[in-house]
Amino acid sequence: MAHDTRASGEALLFLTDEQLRKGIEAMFFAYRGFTADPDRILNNYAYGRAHHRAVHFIHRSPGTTVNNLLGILGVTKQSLNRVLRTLIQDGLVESRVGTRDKRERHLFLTQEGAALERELSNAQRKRMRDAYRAVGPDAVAGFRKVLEAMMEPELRRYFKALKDAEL
Amino acid sequence: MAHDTRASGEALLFLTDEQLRKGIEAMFFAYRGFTADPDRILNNYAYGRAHHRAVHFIHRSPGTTVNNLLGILGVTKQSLNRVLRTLIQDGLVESRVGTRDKRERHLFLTQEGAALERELSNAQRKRMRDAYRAVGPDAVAGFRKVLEAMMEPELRRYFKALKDAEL
DNA sequence: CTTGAAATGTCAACAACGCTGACGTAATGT
DNA sequence: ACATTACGTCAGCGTTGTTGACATTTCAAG
Repeated sequence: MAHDTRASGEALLFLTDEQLRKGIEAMFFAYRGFTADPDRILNNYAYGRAHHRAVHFIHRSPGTTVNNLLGILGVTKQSLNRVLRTLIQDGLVESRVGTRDKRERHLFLTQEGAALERELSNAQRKRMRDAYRAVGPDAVAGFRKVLEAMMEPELRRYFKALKDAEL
Repeated sequence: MAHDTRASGEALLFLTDEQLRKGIEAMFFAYRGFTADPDRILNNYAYGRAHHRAVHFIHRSPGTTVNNLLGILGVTKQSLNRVLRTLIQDGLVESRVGTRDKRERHLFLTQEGAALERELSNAQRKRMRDAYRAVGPDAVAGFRKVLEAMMEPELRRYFKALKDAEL
């Protein structure tokens, strides 16, 4: 579009090693901000980031199975199970035996689990909202494009398949 | 709600809770891609992400002090020292006593350390470059704006103070 | 010059959260 | 009948974060 008029000169300055390195550092620092608020909250509950992720995706896809969650989170079942076990014992997550396939366990948030999810995502959304508001919709569109392009292809496919309506 | 997400027409559609949640998930998945390549490389060296971060910022600011690094990385000195010790023992990092202030230790990469840094950052830059190329400079500009807005104010100030020339 | 603070290093103990490997059970599919 | 799938669990280990305590060297200020 606008940038291919200037052929190979200044138009590619955003691809210099220096700019790429700044982008890498921006990701590093931004991710720290991204997790800062939930981390603070989780400290009050003796939970960690892994619990947050599990709660988030169970909220996002109620009734999801353990295997689904394993694929999304990209951890081993032993690692996920450790987290899931505490969440179930503490009454934040309910595990129901599947009806169609009784080997599967379908995961749901209890009221208590949903309350924690709300507390965490409210904090995280607030930071995201403030950032979005500060930069405007065009910048946000670019932000989303770059993030999608950075994902591993398999996760990108999963991500794009998520309908906004499912939220 | 405090934030009526469907308030004033389409102009604010990018601030809906659904869009914010998608942004959160995009950050999560993208960060996985962001670290995937270095993680694979580090496995061959018996080093981890913490080593990568230390090596990166020592390369970025040769002669930086331990205290500086502590502030940038946001970990305890015990945590950083464990990493630094192995890097020094393995001959990747050199620690020189300060001349002006002899309490300080100035950190430098050795040739071997610089080689590892290059291997890691080449891989990480390649992913970033491919993503940048796929979306174009306007999207990249937006990406950077949102990331900066998401940082903790202190780190944002540090980040913006870094001149591109220092790279 | 003494004294307090700063910069660093280190020891010990612990927690969160990844991993591998192995084993067991129940349910499903062929 | 038999292999496979989905799940749970035990045991052990590695990285990386934490707190708390303590020692050393150096600097800076009274």
